[in-house]
Amino acid sequence: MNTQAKIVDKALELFNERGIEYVGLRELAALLGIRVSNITYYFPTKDDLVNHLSLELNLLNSKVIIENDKLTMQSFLEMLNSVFINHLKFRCLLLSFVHLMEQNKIMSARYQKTQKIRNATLKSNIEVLVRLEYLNFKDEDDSEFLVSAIALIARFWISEAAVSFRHLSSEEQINHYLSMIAKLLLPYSTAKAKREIRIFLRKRINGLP
Amino acid sequence: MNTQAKIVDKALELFNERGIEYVGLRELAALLGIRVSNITYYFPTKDDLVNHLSLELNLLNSKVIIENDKLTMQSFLEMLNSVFINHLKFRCLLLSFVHLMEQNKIMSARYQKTQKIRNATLKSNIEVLVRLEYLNFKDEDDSEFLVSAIALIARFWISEAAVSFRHLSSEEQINHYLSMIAKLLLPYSTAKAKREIRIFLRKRINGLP
DNA sequence: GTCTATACAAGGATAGAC
DNA sequence: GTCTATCCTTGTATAGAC
Repeated sequence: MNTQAKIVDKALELFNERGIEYVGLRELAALLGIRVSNITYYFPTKDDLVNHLSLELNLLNSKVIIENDKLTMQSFLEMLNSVFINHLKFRCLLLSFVHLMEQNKIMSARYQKTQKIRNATLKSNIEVLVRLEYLNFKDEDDSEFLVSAIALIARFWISEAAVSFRHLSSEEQINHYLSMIAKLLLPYSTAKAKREIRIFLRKRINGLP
Repeated sequence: MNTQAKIVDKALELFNERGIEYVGLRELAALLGIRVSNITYYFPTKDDLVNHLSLELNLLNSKVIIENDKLTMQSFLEMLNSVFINHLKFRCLLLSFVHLMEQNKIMSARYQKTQKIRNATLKSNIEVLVRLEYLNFKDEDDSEFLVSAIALIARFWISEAAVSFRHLSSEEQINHYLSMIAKLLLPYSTAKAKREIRIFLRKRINGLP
């Protein structure tokens, strides 16, 4: 493993444990047996290092896409589960999310772009679930509401878990927020969607395989 | 106005503008025409200053309580509106929320205590709304779901607004998240609750007085 | 009780030698 | 590619003036 990869690995480990802002470059360098300026050779600023991690998360998340013809209520929830697992791997980024967006111009610009695509994808998924008779809406803004609410939960679940559910395991935390999304969908669900959701919830909450 | 009050006022102003972490004590002192060590006389550490602000927000929010006998769907939403307005006044605290909880032991301990009470109050409000036939539940965990979801929105709306809705005015931001909570309640609402919610939403969205 | 001057450690960033 | 040396800024601690 080359120096750059070592830096990225160790940085992610430390950042996840204690928070990006609270890990110094000197400590990171010491643990790697290299000098601080060796880090700044590969990553001129700390933001560049964080930026690199952010790109890795983006790459990981962009792989989690279901084709519309394979979409079911269950596969939709499983997709969210995969995204949540990626969030866990890069939890430091989500915990410092707001400040990173305000300080790091590059990350902020990329995020705005990515987010547009993600929201559009989410919206399209919801629409397909309507067409496949998993969901049905009475108001026309129901769809928009669901997209907004799911996006909010997906973006901040890890922050709330860090302050309110630290005593729970990662798996229990994910289950809690996936269940929240499932409950959110329930009032708009058809009978067959309700069945899939209830199976999903039972598996999650009772911890069945 | 005495020195301590001046410090608190100016600090809140700067913190809200640029973030707690990005305002130095030297800059704060310079703008006040005093020396850094004069700030540390009143607030030995920066955390103590932040802590003071947090107490002010707590005090403000603790005043926003409705007696159970005056609870209606509308007054419930108006109460959330008041809380959101308080959040705006101390937005710096909510934006740095997660890190403050991890670093500042005193704030963290107080928050855990306060949050227990707030969640209990919210839960009791929901229960009263059920008794007054504003809400009715099919599942027994519907109530818990609503409490969790509303708490999540209330805690992180200002963070999401900062990254996703910066172009909107504060009022529009509040309306967006209040509408989200209203939409959340809609599926569990009785006819009379639906009426009040629709009136509330119309006022909010169309900007009527 | 109020305010100031000064020192110190730790943070990120940078220039230049090898 | 890696290192040393250095710079500037940050929060904090302390001694002391009035």
